[in-house]
Amino acid sequence: MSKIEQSKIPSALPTPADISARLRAAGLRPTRQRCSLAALLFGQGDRHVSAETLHEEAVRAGVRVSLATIYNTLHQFQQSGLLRELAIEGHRSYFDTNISNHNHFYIEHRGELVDIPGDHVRVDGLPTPPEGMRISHIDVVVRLVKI
Amino acid sequence: MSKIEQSKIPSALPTPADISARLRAAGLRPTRQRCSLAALLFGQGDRHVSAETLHEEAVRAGVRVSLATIYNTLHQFQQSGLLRELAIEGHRSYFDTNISNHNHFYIEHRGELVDIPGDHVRVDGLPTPPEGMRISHIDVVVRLVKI
DNA sequence: CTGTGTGCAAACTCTTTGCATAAGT
DNA sequence: ACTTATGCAAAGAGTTTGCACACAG
Repeated sequence: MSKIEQSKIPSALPTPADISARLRAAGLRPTRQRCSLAALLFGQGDRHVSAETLHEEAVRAGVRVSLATIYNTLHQFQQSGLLRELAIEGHRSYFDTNISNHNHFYIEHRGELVDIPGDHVRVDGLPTPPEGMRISHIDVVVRLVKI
Repeated sequence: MSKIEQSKIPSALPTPADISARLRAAGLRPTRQRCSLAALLFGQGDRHVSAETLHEEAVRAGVRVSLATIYNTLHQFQQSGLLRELAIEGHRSYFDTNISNHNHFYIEHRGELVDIPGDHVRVDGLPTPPEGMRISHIDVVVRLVKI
């Protein structure tokens, strides 16, 4: 992996300008906190975070941000389509930085969430939705247990 | 629908004895509260309940039971395989009395959950699970929005 | 400057827990 | 009798809110 290759990877670390532009495009003012959080979220490939884990990470990274702002930001990002909220039972909300169609393993005894690699999962045989509604998204969660 | 037919429907209202037996088979002592809740849950076909809705229903039905007991009972029933907990994002837990393989519509703007009729949904192309784990169950949630 | 965003702490919701009482076997 | 279940109220987690201050445009 030469320097040249590195610089050409499409999802290389976004620059502060990239992040500002992305927030602005989503209709959000690029404040210090939002930029820092966006850098954490979108600078390292696909991620699953809860408010708690993102807050810890921000604090560890030296970003001064309150938990309330983490919650606000996660919901704003979700409503702007930058994040997707995941359907996992339990007390805590998870958000996924990968907003394309993909699915998850949920490792029950660890409470851990893992992307299903590849794009091979297909769902067939769905009935037509009830009158006046359309499918916005299909969540497939494959629950795993220890053998 | 003659009386004879009625009495022959396999999933007709379970008798108190049926319910006791079912609880006993699940390793649970058939107490008054558990029997009442089981009657509500399993006496009316497939249902989706939260602790709150089941509690309201019990109170309306004249069953004296505390919310703490509702929670205990729902979890005991789930661990005994009488109920399945549903994977819906959000603050509140839902339980399903239909423990066979089936899937759900989730009507986002109403927060409402509906069984997908029939047994036609198929999920293909799943990768093999990671080492040391097996698939316990696959949840498919089809999210619907108003057109 | 003006309006939006942020931090803090308090409020709120859903859920769990501890312990005395009640009920099942 | 002995054991397990229940009710109550209080505690606990996660999340949201209200308002004064700070920051971006």
